[in-house]
Amino acid sequence: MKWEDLSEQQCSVARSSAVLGDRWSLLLLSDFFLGVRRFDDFQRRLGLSRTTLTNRLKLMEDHDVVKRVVYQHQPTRYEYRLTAKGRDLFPLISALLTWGDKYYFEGLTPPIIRRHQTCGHDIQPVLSCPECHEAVDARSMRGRERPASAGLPPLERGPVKHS
Amino acid sequence: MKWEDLSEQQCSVARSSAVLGDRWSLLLLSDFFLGVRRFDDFQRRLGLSRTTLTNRLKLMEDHDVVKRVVYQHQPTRYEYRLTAKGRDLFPLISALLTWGDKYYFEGLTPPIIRRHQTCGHDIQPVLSCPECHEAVDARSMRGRERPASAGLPPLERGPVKHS
DNA sequence: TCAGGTTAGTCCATAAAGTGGACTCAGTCC
DNA sequence: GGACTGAGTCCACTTTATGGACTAACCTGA
Repeated sequence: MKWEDLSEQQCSVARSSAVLGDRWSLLLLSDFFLGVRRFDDFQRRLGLSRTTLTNRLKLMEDHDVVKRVVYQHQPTRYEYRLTAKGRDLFPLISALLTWGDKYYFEGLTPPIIRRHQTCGHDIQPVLSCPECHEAVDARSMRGRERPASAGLPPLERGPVKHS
Repeated sequence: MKWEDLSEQQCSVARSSAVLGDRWSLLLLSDFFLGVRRFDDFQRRLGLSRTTLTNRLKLMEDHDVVKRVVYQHQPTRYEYRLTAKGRDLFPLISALLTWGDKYYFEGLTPPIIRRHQTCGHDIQPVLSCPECHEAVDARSMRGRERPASAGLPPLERGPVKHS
């Protein structure tokens, strides 16, 4: 299967992976949330090759996750900013941070401390149910295939039942 | 920078990326949460090469995200299961699903419907603050660098301030 | 007994992607 | 005019992934 074929699948994870599924995109995204905007800053901070950085940013731009905005004329220079779609990836990076902090800095102060501006507490956001407001984890959730309906092909990769 | 060097960084996102940063790991993980356990099932469902699948599973095993368990003797055969550490990646996959559903199935029924077993509602989990219980997004959170303390090297990649 | 099936892999030649370092372009500052 | 800045491009080279055939160890039915 080719790289870009992923974005043609009907699975949401597959389509997300088409943009984010490589060594650098998640780190890049994380740097965006930390306020980085410029080509050379990304390159210096992450230490990836300039070629790869160009390709990643282009891909993210194609998928409307980031946009280029002019920050200077003569010569015209662009910086990169997250779009609304890009900012909506925040829960992803948050999950990565929380997980990394738990398993790689167990008991220690994690490298980055996060504060909820609204209430002023230092926290790690948690996943919860919008209906009953309880915390959710893998075992309290169950996925099922969308009911078959005309026009929609069956899923290649639905849930699996065990006896 | 080399692949495995990522796991030596002190950034949680970098360390997580060392295990998850490629085209297949996220999809693989998602299949795990859907109940898939066997080598051939992963291979058939995802369509990745057997070699790559072997390498990915080995990497995840090395990082204690999955474990091999015997499910049959003579011949001894193993299947793969998530460890507790692996199950803790649920928020990550949930975030990916929610995001994909929002941007690639806008208004439509997403391919997989998720139910919160505890309360019985079909939902998409949301990220919230464990202190004030409000929903959080990128703009309501602010990261800061951990205070410098003896023995700890400064961060390579801390937050960036803008004027 | 023997052909065919099952399952989790390995092997290998080829193709695709990433790397590092030099180079470009347009303009500024001294 | 020479050095500097910042966002890239170019290219030879290395690292990874791919697809398809093949193996090992057993079971099943004829």
